[in-house]
Amino acid sequence: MSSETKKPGRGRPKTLDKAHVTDVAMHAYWEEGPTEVSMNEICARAGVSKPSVYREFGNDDGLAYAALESYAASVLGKILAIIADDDIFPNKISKIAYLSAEEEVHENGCLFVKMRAAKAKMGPKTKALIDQIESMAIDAFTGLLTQGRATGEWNNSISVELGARYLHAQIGLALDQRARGQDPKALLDLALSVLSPPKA
Amino acid sequence: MSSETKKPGRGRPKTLDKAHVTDVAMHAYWEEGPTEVSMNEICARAGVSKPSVYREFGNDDGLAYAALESYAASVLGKILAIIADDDIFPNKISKIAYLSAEEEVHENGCLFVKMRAAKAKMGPKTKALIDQIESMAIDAFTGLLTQGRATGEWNNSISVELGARYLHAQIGLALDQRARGQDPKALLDLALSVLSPPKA
DNA sequence: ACATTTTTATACTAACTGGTATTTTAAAAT
DNA sequence: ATTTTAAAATACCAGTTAGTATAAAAATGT
Repeated sequence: MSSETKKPGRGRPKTLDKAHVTDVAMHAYWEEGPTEVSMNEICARAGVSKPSVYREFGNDDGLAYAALESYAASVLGKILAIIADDDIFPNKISKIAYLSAEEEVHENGCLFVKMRAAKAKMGPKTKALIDQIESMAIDAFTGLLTQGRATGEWNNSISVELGARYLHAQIGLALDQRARGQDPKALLDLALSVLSPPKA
Repeated sequence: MSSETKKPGRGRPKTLDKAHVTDVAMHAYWEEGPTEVSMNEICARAGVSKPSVYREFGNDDGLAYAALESYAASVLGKILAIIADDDIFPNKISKIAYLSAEEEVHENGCLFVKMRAAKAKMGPKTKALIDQIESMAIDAFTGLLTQGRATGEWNNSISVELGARYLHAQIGLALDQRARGQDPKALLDLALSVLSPPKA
């Protein structure tokens, strides 16, 4: 909606590519851990000066916020797309499980899960965004299960609210395990089996 | 086995209480996170000088190692005691779940889980101890499930190896949730329900 | 040409980190 | 009493962190 482009005014033209810096930061935090990479390091890797980064992002909190925001847009977008997809309920669950447990994009885990784990060290803006993404994810899973219940595809004794929290927790666990170099597939399948309706 | 007491020789008598320092470090790491408390801070809180701590523990790795070792001895001991207990299989599972999900001793989570999450920032000795405790835990759960299978109390299609890893992962998840201020009880119950034998 | 505006690059700060060299102190052995 | 041993306290070190003051550069407006 809002454009980043500001009609090029008087001063020296800007060479700093904000999206590029955000991307460098996002990948650094994602692959190496959000507390493992300093501002100095990000600036060096992005090939930009430190004052430029501070002008654009304010402080480390602002940069972490931008990185997480950018991450969430793409990853949460994929989950929402699966939910909105026209497919049967169990396939949607499988697709979400596959996305987190097997897709190579999550080979090193999930930036959100890592930032949540390091929440104590994050700044206030980033903390708030973590909470916001958390509830958006829960909402997404709640929507999925509400769908399933409405269509009768998900009929068991588990409440939608508990199911959504469970799904969220198990996917987070799988992503955490991937970050530790484990293969979470079998464990996640087992965990999600409790959401399956009885064989009836 | 080995005694820490060394016949008091010639020099100035030692006033530093190694067990006390270890305890201060353990609780600091446990409650605030192993990367949140510096050596300076530990020394100040324990009321001892920095060189004394470095003489006793070598470096930060040594102190973290001692803290985790002390923690594991007490907590893993409890789990092993439950397993060795004379009780029926499902009760043992319940007791272990209760220990991690409800006992107030784990109100702030589990030092092992937190150190494992911060493994990248730990020194080599502590890293090795984390791995060692991890496999000891898996072994303990494997033993429990092997028991259950042998007595026929745990008869389902899940392999002992997968079940042990699952139990370990779910308990770790519950402890992680507690560290984040959540109540994991309902989620853990749901997760562990897949280990229950069919109603038959 | 020259002033103005904005961004860039360099160099710096203050606080904190893990770790240590040095001096002081307290005991035992002679 | 004096020497010896070991521990303790103080003060220090080099490196890193987030963040910034200052100056140089590159554009536009007049």
